[in-house]
Amino acid sequence: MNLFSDLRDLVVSSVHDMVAKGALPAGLDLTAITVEPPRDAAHGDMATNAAMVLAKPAGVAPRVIADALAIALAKDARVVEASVAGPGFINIRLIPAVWQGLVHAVLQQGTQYGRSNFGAHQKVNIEFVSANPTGPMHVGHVRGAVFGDALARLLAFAGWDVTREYYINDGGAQVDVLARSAYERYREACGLEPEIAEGLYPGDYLIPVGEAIKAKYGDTLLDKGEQYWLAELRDFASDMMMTEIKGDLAVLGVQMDVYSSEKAIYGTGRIEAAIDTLRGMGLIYEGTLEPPKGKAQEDYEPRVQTLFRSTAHGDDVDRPVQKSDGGWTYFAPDIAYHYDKVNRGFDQLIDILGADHGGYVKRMKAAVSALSGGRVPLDIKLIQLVKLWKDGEPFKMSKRAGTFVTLRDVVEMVGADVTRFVMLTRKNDATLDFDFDKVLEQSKDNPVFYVQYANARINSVLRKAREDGINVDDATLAAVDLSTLTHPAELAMARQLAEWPRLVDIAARNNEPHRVAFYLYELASDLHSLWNRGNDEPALRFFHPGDPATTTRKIALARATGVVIAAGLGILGVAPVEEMR
RNA sequence: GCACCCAUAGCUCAGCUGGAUAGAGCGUUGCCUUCCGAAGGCAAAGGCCGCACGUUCGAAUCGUGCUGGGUGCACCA
Repeated sequence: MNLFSDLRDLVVSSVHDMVAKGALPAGLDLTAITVEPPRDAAHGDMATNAAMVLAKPAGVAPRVIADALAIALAKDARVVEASVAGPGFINIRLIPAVWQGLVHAVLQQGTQYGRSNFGAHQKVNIEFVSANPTGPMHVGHVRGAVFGDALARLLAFAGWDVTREYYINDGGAQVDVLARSAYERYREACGLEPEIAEGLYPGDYLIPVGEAIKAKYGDTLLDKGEQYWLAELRDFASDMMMTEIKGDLAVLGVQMDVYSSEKAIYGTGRIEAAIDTLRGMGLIYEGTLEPPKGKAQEDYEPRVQTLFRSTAHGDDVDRPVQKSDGGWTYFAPDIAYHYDKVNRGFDQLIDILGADHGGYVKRMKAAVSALSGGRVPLDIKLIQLVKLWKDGEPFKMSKRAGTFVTLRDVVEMVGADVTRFVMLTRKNDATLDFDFDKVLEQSKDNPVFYVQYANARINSVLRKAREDGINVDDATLAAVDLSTLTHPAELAMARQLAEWPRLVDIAARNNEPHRVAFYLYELASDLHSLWNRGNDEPALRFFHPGDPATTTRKIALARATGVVIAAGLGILGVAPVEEMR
């Protein structure tokens, strides 16, 4: 049930009646008609722009349409008053029973309230994280991981059929570097001095890998050249790193559905097949690229390469799929991988990448557009940087020195729930400040705390009621008579709860989970406000000692608010706290 | 040189596929605890929505052109 679509249906059917009576011409486009709460609550509960939208195509003055429409709308049992205002808005005031009914609906549906079929079971694949298997996840990966997971939860809640996927970049030269780095740690484990040359990974996390290699191979690799062990240690080390990464994701509360390997694409003919498919479309050719502009490229030499004509699908220049040594570029297996995703029958693909991959967007979209015949849209969400702060100063980390902040460091310091919530308080394309001190602060400055505190207050009042012997089970509350719940402040709370399903759809449509975080903040603010009004007006308190009937009625509203907070936190992947400590 | 992203209150940011007088937190100023958790609430002050044209009944939102900031630009992944 969605109040807004119900009322929109009412407006649309009223318009149809006017058409039937000849007051409006037939064949009008009604899609632009909206029914929304007005920005200023003093205007009423709902407002529609129908008269203004229809005025021009109908050739009738907006006020004339609005006056007639308002009269028609006022006949509905749910409508107290429909009045025309401003340039032609129709403001609608609803009977309290509508809002009381909404509280009932929330309590009956629980955290399923707000779930919708907006996505119509379309199959969407969300590829995210996809960190190279060359080390543990660091803080730079966290935001993308949290965003991808929250987006997946959001789209699932809004009716999409979601698959979460991790693309393991285990096919490139960086895994050779990993293997060589691990080999030095292996020598170290055997009692030799490791020689960690420039360009190798210096991090301590490879020490256990070296020990594991020793445990498996003994000293048999010590006097062997690289050609004997490189391929084997590539697999060995990257497998260990993936185990590590999966553990990191688990700590964050992220569960992938599918892991795909780049390495596994090589040697299967799938790259060749994908490229041949493009070739069949006339999109592969041998050619020479212009030298790149901008910063000086002294080492540029014009050379003939195998190119993908991505410009035919919106890119700025054509892109090489083969290196000068004949090997595939990184792009080639990625084309094959995306072709595979298309062939697996997804209706929509979403890739979540770091903002530094911005230059990659157009070519990948071009490839998917070509390979799917334009059928499957690829949406690429770029995640901006996170700036770390500690003790009032930027918190630097150096990947080269191996001193980076790992995902586990962050979770250890502030917890997974706080990490997730804070990472979701900005839209993906804006940079985010993450202040280790502020995110743990217990004040309204900190949205995590503020929302959790609202939930704790709700639980507190439920607890008190139970101590008083009052039954406040959800089933009981859902059946409570709310017809005397009529105070404007309480109805305003219910109004905010009514926003939830609409917000879910808007957030899902725009792929913007941060809207959920902001909504929860507003909802918490309303709850705190109502709570404090109880100080001056005892009638507005939730708990009324010695008056079970009033208490259950008030607590029904509080519990409904708690239910929506829990549902919203669920989408963010954050556990609601019962009590503040 | 080209592409992408960003520009809203002193600061950090919301702003609903274009709607009425542009919102919140911090900071500033003034209030509210014999009362369900004051870790909170109420109120005031604070705005050429970067600039200029355009589309529209209506623009912070859409288009074009500027200005300022960030990122990326064959043979890495």
